[in-house]
Amino acid sequence: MIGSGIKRGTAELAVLSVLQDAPLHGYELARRIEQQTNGALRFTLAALYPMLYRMEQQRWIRGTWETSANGRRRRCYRLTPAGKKKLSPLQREWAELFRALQRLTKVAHA
Amino acid sequence: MIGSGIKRGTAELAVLSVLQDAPLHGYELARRIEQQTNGALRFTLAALYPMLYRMEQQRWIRGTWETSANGRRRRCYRLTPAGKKKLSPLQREWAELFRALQRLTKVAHA
DNA sequence: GTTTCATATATAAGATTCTTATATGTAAGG
DNA sequence: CCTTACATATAAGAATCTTATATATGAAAC
Repeated sequence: MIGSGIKRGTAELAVLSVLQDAPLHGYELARRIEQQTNGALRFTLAALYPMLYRMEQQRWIRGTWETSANGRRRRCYRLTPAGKKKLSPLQREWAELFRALQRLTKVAHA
Repeated sequence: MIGSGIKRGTAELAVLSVLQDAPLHGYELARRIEQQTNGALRFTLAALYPMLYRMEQQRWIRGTWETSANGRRRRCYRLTPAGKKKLSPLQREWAELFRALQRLTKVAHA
């Protein structure tokens, strides 16, 4: 059955998905999520940073401090093997949730 | 853009969808949601009742006390016109969220 | 030069929501 | 009687989200 966390877990799927591609820091992560969804999905940074902490504690991502060319320090997150492994079941869970909701509205319509 | 409430609003869509069909009381609502999604979606009653309160305060549903044939009192909820009107945009929002998440994982895959 | 915007991370306070556990009570079946 | 199904409700604590704020650099504009 669909985990209860799923109701809140939009961000996790989004973050893991985007990190599949390349390691990124928080600010850029937020921007990419917004861009790649045409603005449909948007996370405030105040919500995003604590999320990244949580995901790091769960070992899905790992952050390292880096200094960019322009001298700014930033925390660069990359997917861990565990995070990679988490991704496909998460995707499946979301798909299942969506199908369940569709079924509900359809059954009700009928 | 997708409202932030959407991340939590699974229940709302589910409840409104099921109530489209017929007025129902909480306990039965929970059962139908579970049945109609083949167990994929399940809400505990302790989570459901406060939700129904909230939805009633928002005027999406209206509850009336009824006494069933077997003498049990129960609160029967039915969709209000406002709730009906809320339903299709909510569905659209969810579809958009899903498309956005799919886009994210696909873009990342490419 | 100084104001402003984009970059970048972080935390606090308050509100909301979720989970787990518990309370209450009826009815039916064994 | 005892258990299962029905039916609603609340409390306590955990988790989460929102809004606001703090800090600091680099670049561009004026």
